[in-house]
Amino acid sequence: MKRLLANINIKVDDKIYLKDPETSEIGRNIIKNGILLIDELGLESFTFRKLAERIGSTEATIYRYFESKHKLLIYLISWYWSWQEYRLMFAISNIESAETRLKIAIRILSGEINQDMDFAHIDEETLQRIVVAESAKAYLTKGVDIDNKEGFFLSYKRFCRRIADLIREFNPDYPYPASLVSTLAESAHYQKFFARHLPSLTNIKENSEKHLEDFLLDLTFKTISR
Amino acid sequence: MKRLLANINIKVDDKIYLKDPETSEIGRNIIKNGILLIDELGLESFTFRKLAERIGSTEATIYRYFESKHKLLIYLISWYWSWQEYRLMFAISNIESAETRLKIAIRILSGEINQDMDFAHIDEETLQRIVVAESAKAYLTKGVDIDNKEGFFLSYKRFCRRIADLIREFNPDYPYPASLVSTLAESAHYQKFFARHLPSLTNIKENSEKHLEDFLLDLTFKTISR
DNA sequence: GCATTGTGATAGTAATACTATCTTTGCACT
DNA sequence: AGTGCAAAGATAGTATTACTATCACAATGC
Repeated sequence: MKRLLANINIKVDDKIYLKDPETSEIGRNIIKNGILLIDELGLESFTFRKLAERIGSTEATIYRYFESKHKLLIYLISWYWSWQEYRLMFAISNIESAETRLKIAIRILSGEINQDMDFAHIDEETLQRIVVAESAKAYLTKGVDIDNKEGFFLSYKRFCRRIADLIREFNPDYPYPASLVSTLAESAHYQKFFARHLPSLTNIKENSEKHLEDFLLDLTFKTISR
Repeated sequence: MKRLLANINIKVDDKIYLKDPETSEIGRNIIKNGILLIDELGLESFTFRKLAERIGSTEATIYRYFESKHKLLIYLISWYWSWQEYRLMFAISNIESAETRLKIAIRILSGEINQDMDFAHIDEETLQRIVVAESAKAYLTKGVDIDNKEGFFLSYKRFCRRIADLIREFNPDYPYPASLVSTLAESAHYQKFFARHLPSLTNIKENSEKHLEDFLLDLTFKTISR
């Protein structure tokens, strides 16, 4: 599968960057080390200056790829959801049963990562930690409406719509498919975060993904079954 | 009821502030206008300098009450959840049926605010908007563990535990009460935010709280009923 | 061989998140 | 009425941030 993916790369909307980081060594380095450094420092303490230092380049160069650190974050999240959508479509192709397809979707959504689908310069596991801890900051801003109009959240919306479609397929009468999906997606993040940092808010134990998946499966199927 | 509350005030843990803002006119002014200004500008653009200007005081004075804007945010969120807990305890007192009590809890959790329980200098509706839009930023930081150890999130945890208790009462066999509650609480915020800014991610329509409540009620009772 | 493009180096700016210090004001107690 | 003390005001200063601007250099493509 790695071989198959060698010819594929995730396309991110070109409004998000000034210069496509996939097209140069230094661009890929920005992405790769950007992920690692945001994970290490947290978004607040992360700066382009520090990143430049780390990759042996300069602030100015990074600004030629991304207008701001907000845009870099948008890029990473966008990449993540496009990747998740790709994994989803792959995993459910040729599966007949609507129930099975939905179950697979929930497994992906609950954060299971297998190594088969990785891309050279991106550490998907670290990226997922960033999405869990930082993605709320990408949309909980005064600029949401502008960013949304620019299409910055399309990949997340597309991923959610795909799963909402699976729910509708399973039970066309359930009245809240979109709300249920966004609840599942956000909950998956929060439960992971809580398990690690505020354990009294969850029953999920860290490093046992099975529990999170069970919780979400139980919630979903009890809610949508007829 | 207003009369009753005239003698009550919400106590916030004194580790959160340097000087209790409830004890002075200027302190209450910091809280009142802090809420309004954060709502107007968003946390990112909000500064103590701007707040000082607005209340006709100085930065230095505000720093004598709160160590940082992070702490002010923690204070506001903490106040909010203590207030919600108070409302909850009030609303379910003397109600026999576990089901009814849980239903009331979900109404409160879904964000319904009635005017009877307001406090002089705090605009609860605006505060709720802040909690919806900014509270994730209070814990999605590299400092969570320290803040948690200091007890900054106790009021949120206490509120969640109360509702988890109601769930356990209704169905002692449901294995994920804490996770369900935090999912409900976070979902209530996100669904509200999405309804306003990213409507394709939800089926809830803005300004119709009934829908959000229905969604959460449906989710909860289908999930926990035996 | 020349233009273009990408990158590096360096400097500068307004604003932020504080910290420090010194002065003034108001009230409480004698 | 005078003194003491705490709260608040006024002002200044610092390191850092999130950029923007400019100029020079080196590789590449035609």
